Amino acid sequence: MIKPRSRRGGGRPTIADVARKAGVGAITVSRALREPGRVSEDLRRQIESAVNELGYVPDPNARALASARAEVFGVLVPSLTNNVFAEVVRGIYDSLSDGPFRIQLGNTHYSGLEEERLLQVFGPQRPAALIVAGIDQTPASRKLLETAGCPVVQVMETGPDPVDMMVGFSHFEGGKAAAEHLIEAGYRRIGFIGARMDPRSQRRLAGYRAAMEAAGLFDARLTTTTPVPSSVTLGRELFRDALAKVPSLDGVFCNNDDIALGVLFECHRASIAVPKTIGIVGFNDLDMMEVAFPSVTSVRTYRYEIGRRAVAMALAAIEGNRPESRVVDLGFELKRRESTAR
Amino acid sequence: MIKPRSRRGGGRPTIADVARKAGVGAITVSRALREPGRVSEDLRRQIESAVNELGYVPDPNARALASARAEVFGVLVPSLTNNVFAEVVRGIYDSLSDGPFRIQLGNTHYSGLEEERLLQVFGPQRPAALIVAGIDQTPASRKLLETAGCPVVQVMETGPDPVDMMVGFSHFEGGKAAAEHLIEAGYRRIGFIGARMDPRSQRRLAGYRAAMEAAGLFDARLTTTTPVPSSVTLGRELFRDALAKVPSLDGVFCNNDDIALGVLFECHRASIAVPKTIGIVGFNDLDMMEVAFPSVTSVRTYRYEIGRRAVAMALAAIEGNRPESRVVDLGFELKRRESTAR
DNA sequence: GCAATAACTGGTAGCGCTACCATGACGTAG
DNA sequence: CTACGTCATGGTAGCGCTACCAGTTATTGC
Repeated sequence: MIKPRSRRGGGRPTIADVARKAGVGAITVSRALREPGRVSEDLRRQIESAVNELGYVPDPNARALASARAEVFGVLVPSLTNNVFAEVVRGIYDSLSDGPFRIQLGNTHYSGLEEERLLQVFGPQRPAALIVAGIDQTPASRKLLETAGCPVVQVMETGPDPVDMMVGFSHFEGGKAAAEHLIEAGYRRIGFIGARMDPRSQRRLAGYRAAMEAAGLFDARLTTTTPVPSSVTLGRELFRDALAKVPSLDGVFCNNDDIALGVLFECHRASIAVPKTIGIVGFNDLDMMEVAFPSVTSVRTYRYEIGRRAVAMALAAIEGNRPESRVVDLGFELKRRESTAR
Repeated sequence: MIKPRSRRGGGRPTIADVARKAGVGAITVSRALREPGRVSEDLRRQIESAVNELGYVPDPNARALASARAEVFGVLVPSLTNNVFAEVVRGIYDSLSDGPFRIQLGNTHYSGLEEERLLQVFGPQRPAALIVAGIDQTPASRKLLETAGCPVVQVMETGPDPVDMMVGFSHFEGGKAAAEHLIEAGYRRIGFIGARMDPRSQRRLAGYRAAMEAAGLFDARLTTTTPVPSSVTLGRELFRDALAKVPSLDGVFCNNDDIALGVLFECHRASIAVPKTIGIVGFNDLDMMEVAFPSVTSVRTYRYEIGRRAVAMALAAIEGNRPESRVVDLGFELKRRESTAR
């Protein structure tokens, strides 16, 4: 009698089937797949052809269970639709697509508690590495990261105290550079407009404030913010509010490009001359800022590259060679364009 | 002697630990967690407190292995940064976040081969459901989907021949409605501008063509497309090309809103009056289209809702009650705005 | 009051894979 | 020619969990 197909497994070939077909032990098949160098040329070829013939694909669940290590990268981002994080995620996917690693993506919705919950869920999966956005984890989350037993990369920001590794840039410096540029260009009543105001936005605001204070131009009424999620529509609303509050406004540093675009459109609609009457600076430098009319000055950030670098660092750490410097600052670049060319 | 901590497991509590602490059998703990109704009130409480005390979280890998069924939704989309798919994915995540299901996201990069590869990788994981974008799978992919042994939902489009279930809308009708609107508004030399030209774009183009032919206005030179990925910048370039080719152009239906935005900005830059000289229609109706100046007519699509509905249908199918109609058309809505208000 | 049924609970045997150790066949050095 | 390493291979014993079946105790019907 032939093996009566276990009631459970849906009939997929297992490592035992491959081993039988190739006339070797199961463990040798396992090795041939994971460490080809440790199996003789001969057997390797035999095994390879058996694998192809049967269409064998290893079961990642069984693998993870047996080796107490899943080939999974856990990735936590605060938003899936925010273009900025989407690009980071894309960088991560692109860097991981040709290796054995899968990606477990979690959406924290900008909530520390949700981040904690997700970390708790990721833990038992024994991920090979964790990539998390930001540096403002709750103490509980931080502990979970520290005891995760795998490389951890915090992305999008830099800070003095990495859990393990970091790739990003200084939002404070970015905000400062934006404000300084407006000041240099001759603007004086420069507003800050920001939505969502997550920790990264707060630091951009702090950078703006530092620059404004240094120039003796700071005025609390120039700042217009809201915790509401950012959008182009909201950019328009906030700009209207700001203008109502301070009619003498002659420049705005927008917390991100969506806001900046809303401001730009409102200027068109209200026939406010840009850059003559109002100067506009955005943040992140989305593709469209260069194409806009007038083109919009923005702080270019390297989101995709951050994703790629995070993976590279994690991969290196898995291999046992952690980079000598645990914090990588990819910087930013202020792109000067028409919207501030006075 | 105390249990000498297995060399492998990293010291996390297992179901056996919980069972011991609660003074019950392991299988009862398993049941209490999965089907609380089948365990007596008493034991359930005991088990619950043991779980909390130990901080026990079940190992999803072991679960998947033992039950031959992972609590994973496989999701395949062609792009991670395209706002449209990002919204679908967000709908999926939001609908799944409070259940036990994880999400395995795959990026096909608009490639049928890559889709096949990813499906092959997903298979051995035995996902609880699969959600894939589009209806143009390769024969091999289709077979993989049919034999996946789990509910399958094709999203973003509707068609006559679902693998299992479908949620989306007709891109052909969307394109047709857009073109008809321009014709009605009095435009005559209406161009089609499209990038990437994936199957969905092709169908929008076909809809445009049908409307134009019906009105006796079709002219092949009015169509400007490229396989290059879409962007606002590209919208500008293509519009310039289109105008060079057909100087009498008086309207454009853009394959998506990014392109439309590029066109709008170029009109500003070249001082072409919108909607007077040129009418513009976009596709998808991103948030910013309403805020733009002039606001841009666009075909509103319900991406987020598609994601949610796909999950709802898959979940229902898992429970055993497939919806009576396997294809759900969520439709679209043409949002008439200033850019075509002649 | 007794069999029949339902409602709980637990033991056993894997799921498919890999860590660990054992084995045997070769060199290679002394 | 023995002792000892090195290399290639395989056997065994789990990883943590759940399907399946077998008990055990209430509960019900007649």
